[in-house]
Amino acid sequence: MKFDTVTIKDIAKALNLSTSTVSRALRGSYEISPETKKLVLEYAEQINYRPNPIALSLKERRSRAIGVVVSEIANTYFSQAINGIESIAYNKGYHVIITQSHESQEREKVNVQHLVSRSVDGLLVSLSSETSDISFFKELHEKGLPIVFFDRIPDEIETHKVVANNYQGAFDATEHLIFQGFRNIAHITSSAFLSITKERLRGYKNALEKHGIPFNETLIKHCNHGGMIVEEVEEAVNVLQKGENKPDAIFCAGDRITMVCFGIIKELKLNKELGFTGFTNTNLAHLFSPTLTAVRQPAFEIGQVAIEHLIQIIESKRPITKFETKMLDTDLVVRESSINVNKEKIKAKL
Amino acid sequence: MKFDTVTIKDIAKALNLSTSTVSRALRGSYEISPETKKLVLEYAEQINYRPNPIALSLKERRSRAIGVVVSEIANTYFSQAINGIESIAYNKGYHVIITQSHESQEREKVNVQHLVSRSVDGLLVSLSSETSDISFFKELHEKGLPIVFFDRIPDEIETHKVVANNYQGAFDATEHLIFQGFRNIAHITSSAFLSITKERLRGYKNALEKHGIPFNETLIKHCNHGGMIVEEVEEAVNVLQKGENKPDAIFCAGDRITMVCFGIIKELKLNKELGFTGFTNTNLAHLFSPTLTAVRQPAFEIGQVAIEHLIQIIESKRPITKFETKMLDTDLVVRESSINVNKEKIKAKL
DNA sequence: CTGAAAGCGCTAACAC
DNA sequence: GTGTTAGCGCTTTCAG
Repeated sequence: MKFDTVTIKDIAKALNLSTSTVSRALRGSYEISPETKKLVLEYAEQINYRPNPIALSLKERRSRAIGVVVSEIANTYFSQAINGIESIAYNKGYHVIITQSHESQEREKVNVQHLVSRSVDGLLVSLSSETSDISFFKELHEKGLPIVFFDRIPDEIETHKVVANNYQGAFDATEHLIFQGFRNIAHITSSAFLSITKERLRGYKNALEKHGIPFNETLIKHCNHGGMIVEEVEEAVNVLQKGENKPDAIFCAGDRITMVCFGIIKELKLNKELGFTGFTNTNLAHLFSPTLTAVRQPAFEIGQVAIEHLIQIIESKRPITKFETKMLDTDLVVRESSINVNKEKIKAKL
Repeated sequence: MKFDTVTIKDIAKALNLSTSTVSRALRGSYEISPETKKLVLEYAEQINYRPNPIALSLKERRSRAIGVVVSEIANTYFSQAINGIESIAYNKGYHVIITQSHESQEREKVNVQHLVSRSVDGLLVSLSSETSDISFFKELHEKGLPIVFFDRIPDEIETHKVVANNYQGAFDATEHLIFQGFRNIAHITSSAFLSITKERLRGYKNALEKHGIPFNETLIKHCNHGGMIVEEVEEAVNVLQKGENKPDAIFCAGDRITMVCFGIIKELKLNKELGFTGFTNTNLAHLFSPTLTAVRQPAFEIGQVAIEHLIQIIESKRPITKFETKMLDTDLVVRESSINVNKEKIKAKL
C-alpha cells in the first residue's frame, strides 16, 4: 500500500511474532492466547493497521463488494433503488460498486466482466433495454456467481428476482384513464422483450379488456432505447397524432419515456386534450404543470429486498436451489395530467 | 478466479513455456520472439484469457480504477458530472467506482479509505456539506495520491480543481432578479464553509452592491444539510416569511435546496408574489409551473475536465507541482418563476 | 530469447 | 499456542 504501508508483517516484526500468529490474532482465532491477542490488537490499533482488501480478494476469491449494473443512475428509479441497496449493504459490511450500461448490451457486458474479475461476491442487475441475449449472465450464474435481478429481469435464469407489480401498476393506470372517460389510450413503452414491457403491456390490455375496449395494435409504440433518444419518442407521438386512430390519452412506461413524452406533449400544447400518465419515480411530479399522474414504484424497497436476497445467497452455506420472485406493489398517484377536462366523466364500474 | 479459471499458468503449461515468458509475450515485451508471441497471443485469445486485475493491483499498486466521491447520485448535477467522468475514463481504459457520502463526513471518510485500500489510481472528490476538516484528504494527497476536487473544493489543498463559475452564476441570477424589480432578495444556501457557498454568496452580495442595494444578513439562510432535510428548508422559508424583512424574491444555491424550496413556495401558494430562481441542473425545469428560472452548471463538462486532469496526474512521469483551478461558465436560463408579475419592471442599467 | 525465483499481503495447512 | 511454508495470479530482476 502506497498510502497505508502498515502490513501484517510490520506488526509481526515489531512484536517479534510470525505473520501467521498476527493474522490469527487479528481475526480472533481461538488458538491464540489472550495475551498475544491483546498485544497484537492494541498494537494494530495504535499504528492504525488496515488489512489490504486486495490481498484478501486474491487469496480468498471474495471481496465483500457487490456489483450493481443499472442502465443509468440519472434515472430516479435507479438512484432510489441504489440508495436502498446501499442502506443495507453498508450495515452488513459490503461495499457497493455501481456501474451504468447506458442501455448498451456491450457496455453491460464489459461492466460485468470487470466486476467479476474484481471478484465481487455477487451481482445486482437490471438489464439494459438492448439486452436480448442473456446467455452471458446464464453462464456466470451456472458457474456459481450469486446474481439477483431486479426491475428488468430475464425469464430464462433461475435465481432470485425482485420487481414491482408492473402488471397491476399498468392495469391501475389504464383503468384510471378509462374511468376518466378516455377510450383511445395509447401506450408508449420500451423494447418489446424487456420483462417490464411485457408485464405493463399485459396490464394495459387487461384493463381495456375488462372494460370492453378493443385492443388496437397501432396504439402501442416501442422506443427501443427506453427514451434515451428523444427523437424516438417524438416519432412515436407524431405517428400517433397523425394516425387515423388518434389517441385521447397516453400511458407511458418507464421514467425516461414518461418525462420525455410529457415534455413533448407540453411543447405541442396537447395537455388540455390529452390524458396523460406514466411510470415514474420522480419526486418532482407535483411541481409540474399540469401536475403529473404517476405510477410510482417502491424503488428504495426493491433495492433493499434485492440486496438482502443477494447477501443471503452469498452467505448461505449450501447452494441455493429454491429461488423466488418477489413482487412489490406500485402506487398510482393521481394528479392533474390524467384528469379528463373535456368529456364528461363516464361512469365505469369497478 | 472462480469464474474465469484461465491463468497465465494454464497458458504456460499448455504451451510448454514458463509463466514469465507468457507474461512477457502477453504484454508484447520486445524480448520475446515473434513466433512465441504469436503462439501465446493466439492461444490466450482462443481460451479467452483475461488477466486478473486483483493480482495486478496487488503487485503493481495500481488498479486502473479511479474513485469518485459525491454527496448523492440522485442529484442531477452529480449524475451528469459522473456521466462526463465515465465518458472519458471508459475510453482511456479506466474504471470508475462511484460512492456517495450522503452529505456525511464520516461516510465520506469510510468511502475514501475503502477506495484507497482498493488501490484506486486517483480520486475525484466533491466534498460533503458536513466536511470542514480536510486534513484527511491532505494527508492522502501529500503521500502522493492523485486527487482532483470538483464542485465543492477545499482551499487548503494544492491540487487540480474544477468548478463552475459560481460567483458569476450567483451574480447573474441576483442581478436578473434586480432587473425584474425585486429588492428584497433572500438567499438560501448550504453550509457556510463550503467553497460553493462562499462563492455564490459573494456573487449575490456583489450584485446587490453594484445596484446599490444594502446587504441584509437576515436574508441569508444556511441549510447545513444541503436540503437533504426538508424541515431545514421549510424553517428557512418560514423564518423569512415571518420576519420583519419579508423577501420579495428568493435565490437558492444548490440543486436540492432549489427543488425543495420551489416545492414549499408552491405549496404555500407564494409563487405569484415571490420571484424565484436557483442553481439546478434538472432537465425538467421547463415542465414546472411556473417554469423555473435556473442557473445551470456545465456538469458533464466539469466531470470531463476533472477526469482529464486526474488522468494527467496519474500518468505523468514526474510529480506535478503546478496545479490549476479550472473554472467553467454557468448559464442562466430565464423562465417564468423569476418574472416579476406585480411590480412594474424597474429599469436598471447593466 | 527464455526460465527460475522472489515477492506484493494475506491465510491456512502442517509442523512442533 | 506459535512458527514455517506454500500459494492466490502476476511481474520482474537475475541468470543463462
